[in-house]
Amino acid sequence: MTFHVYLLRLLRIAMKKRILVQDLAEYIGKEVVIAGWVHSTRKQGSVSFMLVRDRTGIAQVIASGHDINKQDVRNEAVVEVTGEVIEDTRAKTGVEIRLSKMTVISRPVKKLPILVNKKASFQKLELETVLNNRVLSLRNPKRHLIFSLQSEILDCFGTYFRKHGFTEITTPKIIASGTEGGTQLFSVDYFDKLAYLAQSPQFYKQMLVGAGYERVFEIGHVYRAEIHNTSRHLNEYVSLDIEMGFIEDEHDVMDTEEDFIRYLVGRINTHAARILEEYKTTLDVPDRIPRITVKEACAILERDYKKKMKTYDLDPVGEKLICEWSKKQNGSDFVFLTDYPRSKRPVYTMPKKDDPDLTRSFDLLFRGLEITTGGQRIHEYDMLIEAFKKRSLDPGDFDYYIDTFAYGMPPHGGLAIGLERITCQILGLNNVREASIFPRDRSRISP
RNA sequence: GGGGGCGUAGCGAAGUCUGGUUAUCGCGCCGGCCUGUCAAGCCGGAGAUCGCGGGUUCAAUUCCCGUCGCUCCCGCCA
Repeated sequence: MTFHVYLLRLLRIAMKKRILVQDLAEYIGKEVVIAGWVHSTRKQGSVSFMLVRDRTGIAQVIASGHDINKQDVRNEAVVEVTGEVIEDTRAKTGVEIRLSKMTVISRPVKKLPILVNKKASFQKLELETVLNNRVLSLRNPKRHLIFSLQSEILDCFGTYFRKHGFTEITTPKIIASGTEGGTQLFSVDYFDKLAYLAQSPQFYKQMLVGAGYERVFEIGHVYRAEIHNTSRHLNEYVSLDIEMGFIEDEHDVMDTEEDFIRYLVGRINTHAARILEEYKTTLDVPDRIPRITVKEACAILERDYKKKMKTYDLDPVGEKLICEWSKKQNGSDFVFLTDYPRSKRPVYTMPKKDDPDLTRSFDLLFRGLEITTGGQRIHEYDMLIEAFKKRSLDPGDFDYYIDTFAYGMPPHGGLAIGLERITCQILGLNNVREASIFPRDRSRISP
């Protein structure tokens, strides 16, 4: 070790370790180092105030004279502040730091295009501006929380299903053919072949149930090449998928989702109560989420809302109304719609024995928006081949999938939850794009 | 695939219908004052080829045509 390196090491040991803003109260009377972004500065004659924001909170730094001003500190500069922690009721958190030394680590070299600090909440921002300035817009503490909540949801999903015997899988997103006919696929140049981006992990998760894992889950991106431009659609989104074997029927799958939702709601209320508070919302779930058939739902719409549906399916307005009804009737923000007609569901959906025009399928609506589709799947080889033929699909094109059912397959079913949609609905956001960290829509592929 | 709305300063808007001074307001930005601010306050200042192209007119941000961009709704879906 050279003398030079040795000195540097000594210096580092002598340097105080950075502490987090949330822990400041534990250091009253002591000198500490904090680091973060300059949230705002306020000059008050010969006293200056500066708010410094790190990932855990915002701290007020007070300096006498022009200490803050003479360093030319701009909002959103990255600074390291050394000073004594003092108790003072005049500070919002009850503690503040009396500055003794400040280093500007990184200085903004451009004017800020948008506001980050508290003032931003009093200023309207177009969604386009929010997304064009994603890094800055996410620095805003309130907007920041959207993805803290999303992280919590992701953790809940993984934790819950792992705990219940599900194996986490990852399946390919570059595929040779689609699964659900209806939706459009993005094509990909794959060397000398044409390939597609997966619109769902559906076939793979069923295949892995058949591979003996019985219960699998996946958190993965899916791609929909539909030219839809609405506040609830994305062309790339994160699908929370599960598939489980040895079920009685689709109600086992709904039971599972219901139990997961209860777990999720409980966890969010304990771990993320602050986020709900910030968004002025609450979240609860009844012991039992009501289950009504699509047919019943249509009858309710006609009877109570004078709304006639053309087919046994709900349009977006119908979904909002039936949620309104469910809230009034059962006090539930959630409602399962079941027994969708076969024509409305993918080819692999299990038909009902007593009424083959209907399926063992369901949607879960949450506060007026569909957040889940699920159901029991066909597990009998001959029935599946028949189903493909009925849709004018050549079973031969799907050998790799259909063969799964040729060698012993248990009754099974599953579901998918749209991550951005559930995030959006929990927080009451206006547009699902706000719940996507870097959304991909009809026209946006950057940032 | 179909339908509606909007483009004015870094951000958010007014003005456009009914053409006519130097295009208005709030926030931000820059400078000054202020010893407890916290959406600070007060005073001063800079900043806009009114999305772009063409047409009508003595005169266009305003009217007409085209074009580009954004946004919302329906269909389809999570």
